[in-house]
Amino acid sequence: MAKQPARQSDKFSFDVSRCLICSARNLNMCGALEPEELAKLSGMARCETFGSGDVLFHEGDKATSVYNITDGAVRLSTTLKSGRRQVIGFLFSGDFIGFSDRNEYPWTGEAVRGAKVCRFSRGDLTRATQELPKIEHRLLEMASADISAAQDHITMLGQSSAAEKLSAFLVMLSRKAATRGGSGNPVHLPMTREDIADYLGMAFETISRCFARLESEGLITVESIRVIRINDMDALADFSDSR
Amino acid sequence: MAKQPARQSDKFSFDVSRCLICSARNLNMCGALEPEELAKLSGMARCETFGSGDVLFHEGDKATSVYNITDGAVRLSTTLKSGRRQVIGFLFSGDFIGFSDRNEYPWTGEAVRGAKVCRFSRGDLTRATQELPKIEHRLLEMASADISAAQDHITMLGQSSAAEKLSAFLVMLSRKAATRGGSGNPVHLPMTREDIADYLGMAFETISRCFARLESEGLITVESIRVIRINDMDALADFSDSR
DNA sequence: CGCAACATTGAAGCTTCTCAATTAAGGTGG
DNA sequence: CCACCTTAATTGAGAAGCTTCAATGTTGCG
Repeated sequence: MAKQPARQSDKFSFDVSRCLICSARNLNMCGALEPEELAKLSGMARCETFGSGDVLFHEGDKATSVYNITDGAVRLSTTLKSGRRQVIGFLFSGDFIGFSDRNEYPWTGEAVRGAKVCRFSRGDLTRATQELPKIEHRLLEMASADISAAQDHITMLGQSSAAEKLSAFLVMLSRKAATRGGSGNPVHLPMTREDIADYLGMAFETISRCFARLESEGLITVESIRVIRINDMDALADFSDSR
Repeated sequence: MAKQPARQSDKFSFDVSRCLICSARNLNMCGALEPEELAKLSGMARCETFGSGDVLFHEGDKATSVYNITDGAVRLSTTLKSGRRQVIGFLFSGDFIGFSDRNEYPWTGEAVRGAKVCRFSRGDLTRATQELPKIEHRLLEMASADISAAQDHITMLGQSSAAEKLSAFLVMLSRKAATRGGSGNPVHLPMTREDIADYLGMAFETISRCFARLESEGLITVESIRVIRINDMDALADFSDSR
């Protein structure tokens, strides 16, 4: 699924060229640093592998680590008292997890269908930023990109119909895949219909119906349950009406 | 409406004690700085006053400034191609506007019923952060708080019924008002029903009906069109089910 | 190969929206 | 200060879209 094989072992070596890349905007936390500075960061990372559905951390756990995804996909979600679940985001190779003003994780992180990550101690990262202010600058850029993404999510949830939301979701996944290399079409969906539904704030049955409707209108082709071909990217983006 | 009178003139003087406070979590960008550093920042600010409905900046304008609200309220919103509007947030005294990874403003900023702001040139702020890394650290904390707030907004939009959303909105406004001083009850609403509707992703008629319903259930009292008394804060927060 | 989880499809019901009419509030000019 | 006019808010009725519940089909893992 991921284009780039994970070159590092799951023990201690670390490929600094992939360290803390924020794929949303292709911001690389290490891009501004000198080689010896990179070495310092790489020594802090611990690489880990998770199987399908494995939990990286639970909502409410003490937030001791930040993560950089190197392969696979991770789902962030919160669960309300009533049991309803909101999926906050799906993170892929290159994405960063860790922005929060709270000392506990505000969401649960789970591997969607397996994932590899690099884990950094929050304390280590804090100490490193004191020596290397450039890191903080990068983090601020990445956080700003996160804010933009969250606000796009808000607009979609607030103003779009079910079919528009699903269209916007497919366009977003396609674009994100393209930034990781490749064409981004067809779109590969590692997550279930229920995951998508909880991301878009609707029932999973409605997801099915919207896939069928978009297909009947010729905008997409459901090549298999997890592979969606976008027949006309501009038309689909236009239909989604997401600015 | 604002508890603190704006002490600075609308020309050039600047009260550093109110500089760039992020009221969402009471993070003060200047808190970590020395007096002479504060002086540098204060010299960068230009204070401005806006009347009801006045536009601070338009979506798509070149983002040359960042703002700190010192009085009144500002509404941030985006408009889709179809004309639908999403209100991203309401900002009050102490709140900060400016996080974006784009060179253009991603939203329109308008004074709700009049507002006073301190404006900083983005370039000036960038230069200042190069000399004072502490500022960047504060900005990162503020951005993290922004991300948390956006994710709460997402969860509310995705998982809550109309009445739950309105309850959560009232609880949030009450808490924000309390951080600015005062009891936060009754809640004062500077914005229209349509503004609230576009923030919560529903029709403004539904806002009216939900106010009526919450009142009939005894949770609130609509003292006047813009003043809502929360009769039982815990019950309302519980009803809103927002974690 | 078989079972359990996931996905699709149908039908009925409910929440919310839309359209429309009425009432209330706010601002302006006399 | 009041009358008027415009904008905002409320309320009602009908329609639309989405959800829920249920049955069936599909996928994939052990």
